[in-house]
Amino acid sequence: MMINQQANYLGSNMANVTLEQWQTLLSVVDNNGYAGAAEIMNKSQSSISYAIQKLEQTLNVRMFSLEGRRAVLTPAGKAMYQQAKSLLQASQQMEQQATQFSEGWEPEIRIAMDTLFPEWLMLEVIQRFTEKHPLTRIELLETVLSGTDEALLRKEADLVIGGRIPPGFLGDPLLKITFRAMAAPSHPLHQIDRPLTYQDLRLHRQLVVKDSGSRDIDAGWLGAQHRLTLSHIHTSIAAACKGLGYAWYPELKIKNELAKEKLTPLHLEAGNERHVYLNLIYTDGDYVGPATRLFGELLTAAVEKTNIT
Amino acid sequence: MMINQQANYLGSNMANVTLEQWQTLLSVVDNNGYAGAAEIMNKSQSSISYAIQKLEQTLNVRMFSLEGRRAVLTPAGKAMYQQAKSLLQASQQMEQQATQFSEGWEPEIRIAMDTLFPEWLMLEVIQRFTEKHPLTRIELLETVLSGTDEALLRKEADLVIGGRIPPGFLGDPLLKITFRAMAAPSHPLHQIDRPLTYQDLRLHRQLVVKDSGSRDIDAGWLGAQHRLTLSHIHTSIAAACKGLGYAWYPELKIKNELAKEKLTPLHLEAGNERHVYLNLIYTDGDYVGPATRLFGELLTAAVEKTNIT
DNA sequence: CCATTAAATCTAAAAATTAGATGTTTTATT
DNA sequence: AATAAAACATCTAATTTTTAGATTTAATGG
Repeated sequence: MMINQQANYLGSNMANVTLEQWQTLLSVVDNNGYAGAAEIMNKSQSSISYAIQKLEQTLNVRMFSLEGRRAVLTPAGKAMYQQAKSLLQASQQMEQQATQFSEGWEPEIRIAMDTLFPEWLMLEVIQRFTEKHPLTRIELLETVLSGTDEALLRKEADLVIGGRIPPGFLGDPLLKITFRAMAAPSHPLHQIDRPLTYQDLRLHRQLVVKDSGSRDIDAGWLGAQHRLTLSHIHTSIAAACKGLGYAWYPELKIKNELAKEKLTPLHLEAGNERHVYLNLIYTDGDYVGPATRLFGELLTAAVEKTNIT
Repeated sequence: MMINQQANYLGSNMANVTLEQWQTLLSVVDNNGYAGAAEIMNKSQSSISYAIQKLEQTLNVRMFSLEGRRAVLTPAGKAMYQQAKSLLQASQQMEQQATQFSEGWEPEIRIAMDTLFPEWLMLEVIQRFTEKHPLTRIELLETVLSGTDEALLRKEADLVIGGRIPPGFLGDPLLKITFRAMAAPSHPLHQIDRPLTYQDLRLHRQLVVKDSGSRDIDAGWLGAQHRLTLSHIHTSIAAACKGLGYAWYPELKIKNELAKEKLTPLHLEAGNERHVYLNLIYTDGDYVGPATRLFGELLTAAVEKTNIT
């Protein structure tokens, strides 16, 4: 015969007091006595009495003491009352969430976001979403162009923000990303007192982010004499702020640096701006879960609000 | 007939799923299936089956789906599993606390502390205490001499740290508070290149804390020409650091300022130090609750450790 | 194809909870 | 002081819920 070796955290560890007993404790307190609790809970007074007695016996703690003919909380009872309240709240929240599940709400939504998309905006949306739905988990995947396609094809995300819409998927235009050539104010290119030409740019070091969405922009700009290739846009921005070179940046991604004038746009003779369009793509076109849909709507709303201002 | 107007947060608000049902969900997951759960929970397999079915019906959410002949969590089930875990943990913690209550543990301890006692030390002790007993509430009352007596006599605190032991109470010596005359390094008194006399002190502004324990110290020091009376020792310390005057401070209360050399002790010809003894007094001498006693012991230990270093 | 494992279903039995009647103590009324 | 009313406790029988055990269904492995 084998002794059970399985994971086991039960035994004395098990819950002995039921939620209903805690609920009864609360009701008695909040409705001034057993009778009130009985009425509210649609039970007989004796049921209440029984429940409280059992609670007290199980825990070996007096919750109420009779002062005159009223039952009042003991100090221990007061402490338990407080906690029971939050325990019941938690239980209720769980059941609410379950209700949402039963209505098709997803337990988790997975979002793939091209790195071109401004993360501060994404974080804002996530915050707004979690305010309403704190229990719905969110997974955020930052992708580069190729990865964005993969996320779609392999269904690694429910919602994808990307530049390309692979065949067979439907996407809505979400955001026009405007690229501008930027450099630190101290950069030599900013000292030239006339509109710059591509020739001017060629004479200076360009910062390029490896394998990112900016790649297709670079395509036309192979001429820069020096290049510094960096792995992540944040590194690149830091480098540009230090004056290490100029780079084409999505305007919205460097909102902060623009505001603090750590980076300022270069004035070109022509072609000041280049654009990429990001789309919002639902992976599962035929049926989109309500959480995913809500997130998509919040995202769209947030983007529109930003475009106006 | 009267319609019930009483506070009522029940109805659809009530808990429908019992803790035991959540526990069953957990057990099934952690013991690879219904059979394992049944064994661990000392129930029949059909009981487990029944419990899960009822859970799923009540919430209208499938927790398990049969993959082959094994029950595996659905995504929603996974989410509920996580939450059930913490719900049960909370319930367990409550019951543990109840056990403590049943063993005489106090739901709350109230501590009155003379402001002379170094609060950083008190906070350290509170931290240590709450690590072990996070659910025991602590009320900390900062008192001045007269208030300390009141706290004792009116039983407003279970544990009192004060300089005086009122008749009828028993106290243990806890800590010798050493007062030193202090001033900012820039203060004129620090520029005098010889041991100072009381005459020297008299020529400068003394900072005095109103109605605090320092009062009996001041008794002998009425000679200071100028005085700045402040309501709280923190204000006084801030004032002293700015060079507004000198003051007698309990060494331990200004540990930080000494370390950062914002305040340095003045060298007196004689009477460099003055002392006050603080005592640890249990309000209810005959029966001290275990939480109060533990706190007292932690306090004593912490003080002793400090005295050594 | 058969033995085995895992879960679902059915039924009777056991356990827990409930209501209703009654008892006890305290407070309010006259 | 007597009486009524309010609030909780206790008792008992009825009801409801939960459980075990047997049986069934479905899937896996040899």
